[in-house]
Amino acid sequence: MERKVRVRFAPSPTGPLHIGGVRTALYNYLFARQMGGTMILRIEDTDQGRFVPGAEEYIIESLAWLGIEFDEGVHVGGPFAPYRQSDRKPLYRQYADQLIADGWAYYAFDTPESLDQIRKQYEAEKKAFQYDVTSRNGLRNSLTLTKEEVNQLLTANHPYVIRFKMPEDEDIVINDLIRGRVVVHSKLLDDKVLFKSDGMPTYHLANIVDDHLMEISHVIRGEEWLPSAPLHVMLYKAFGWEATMPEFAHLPLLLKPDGNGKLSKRDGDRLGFPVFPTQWQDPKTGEISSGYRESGYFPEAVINILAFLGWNPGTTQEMFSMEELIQAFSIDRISKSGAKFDLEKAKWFNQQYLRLLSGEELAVLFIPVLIEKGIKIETEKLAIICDLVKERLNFVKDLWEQTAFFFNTPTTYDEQVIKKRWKEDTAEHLQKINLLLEALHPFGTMAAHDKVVAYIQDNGLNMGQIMNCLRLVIVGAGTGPDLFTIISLIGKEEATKRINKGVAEINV
RNA sequence: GGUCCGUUCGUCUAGAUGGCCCAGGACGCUAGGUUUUCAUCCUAGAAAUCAGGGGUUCGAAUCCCCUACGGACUACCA
Repeated sequence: MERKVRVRFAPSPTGPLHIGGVRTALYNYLFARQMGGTMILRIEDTDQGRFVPGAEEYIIESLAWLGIEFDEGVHVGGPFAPYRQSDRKPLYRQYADQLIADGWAYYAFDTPESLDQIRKQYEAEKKAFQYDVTSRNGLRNSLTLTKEEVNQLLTANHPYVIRFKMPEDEDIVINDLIRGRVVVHSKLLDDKVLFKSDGMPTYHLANIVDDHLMEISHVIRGEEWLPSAPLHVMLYKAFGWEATMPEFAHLPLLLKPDGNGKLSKRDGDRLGFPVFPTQWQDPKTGEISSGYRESGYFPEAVINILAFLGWNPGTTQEMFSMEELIQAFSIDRISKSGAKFDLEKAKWFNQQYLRLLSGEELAVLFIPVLIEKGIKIETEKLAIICDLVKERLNFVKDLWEQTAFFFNTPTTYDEQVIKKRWKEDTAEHLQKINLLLEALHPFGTMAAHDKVVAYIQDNGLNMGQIMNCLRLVIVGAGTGPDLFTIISLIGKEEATKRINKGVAEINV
């Protein structure tokens, strides 16, 4: 059955969204856009205990920064509003009741304490306890209690949960778009809680009810959900919604760059790279976790990096704009195995995007930094400088390090260069060259170049004997872009001043 | 412990219907060239006995089986 593509990204607001979640959102988005479908943001906040203030706003803002847009959702509304599960609370109970009425679910009165007790007992015997077909007949629930006892407990407001009654003998089949056919036998599954004693549904119930009500066509989510997919399939069956059950696609996990295991929030600061799209401050502890935005990544680069972690176009093209990704994306080119994040490749991607910018565009990004440092400069000149150093940076924030000598006279000189290049007669040569530069009129890149080169030739010297030291007094270091361009940009006065200063300070 | 998923260079990966793969690309790395220097750029190179072992076949990274290893899940969390 062909139907309208409607996908959802459904995070729980328990903290900042990490890049694994961002990638899930991205794939949903690419798929929706390619199919001309609808992208929905639903907030799954059925666990009030884990709610973190600011997390929902964070999710919305960080995805907006990346250019992942929603057609419906908490922040934009839509025909299936509300899109926050806590706001949909009154809706879920009737579905749980329906399941009980149809024999697909039952009341369970066991207290968390008593279940903990049983779990510990099993553990002592090296067994694992499961609330399932084999154990439910020995527990306190509406399957073992009489109708009268159940009614009594209910009217007395005794706390209870509603559990799914997993069939005893049934092969449950999940046709995953990425993994193919996965079969799990029902007797191995437990009777999951669908409705909690606090009156809220669990993820499992709310998720299926909402996906159905919101007419979701494809569920694209992380692999960690694969084990509970059989339950979800059974729920669709129990509700009689099989005909409109969404297709499933379980994405491979994003792994820690070192060792093994799922990438976690802690890994970022431990390994020195961001795991969050934008910076996040924990409202409780005040602890700050770094973000891609604050680390200097372009949103386009982050999208490109994430798109390639678990998917590839099958061609050698690596640079993809969002539009190109929408064109090229396909679920059957998603890989099955987990991907480790590679910081070096991430930097490379950012560098590629940075090179796409012109000097003018870089200057605009650089100006705020200069203003903060109290430096004033015409935009035209700054654009030339930016263009000059463009190829030496990975990030916009590297600009200062690469250009500081344009704005500040050097105060230190690289010892290594002095040791290697500074000779007996260097000072004398530089002073003579300085005189020539001072007399130069008009002053410019080519003029300075010709003058210095002529001096070197006239005195039977070679370039290396002069250039490195001249650079040292001008820049303070042995590296950098074309020296005559630098000299021309800082101007005659500053250049000659620097030569005098350098000669004086280095010779002492 | 149980269930499920996975396994090609250090990393991301290419590899429809088995032969063009003694495995290709990218990042990183190494060397050389270019440059006054560094970066860029160019060229070259090292790097996977396709997890291991058995089959099937004239022929397997590609099909089948077993084993190992890794991971996810196993809450009144999502």
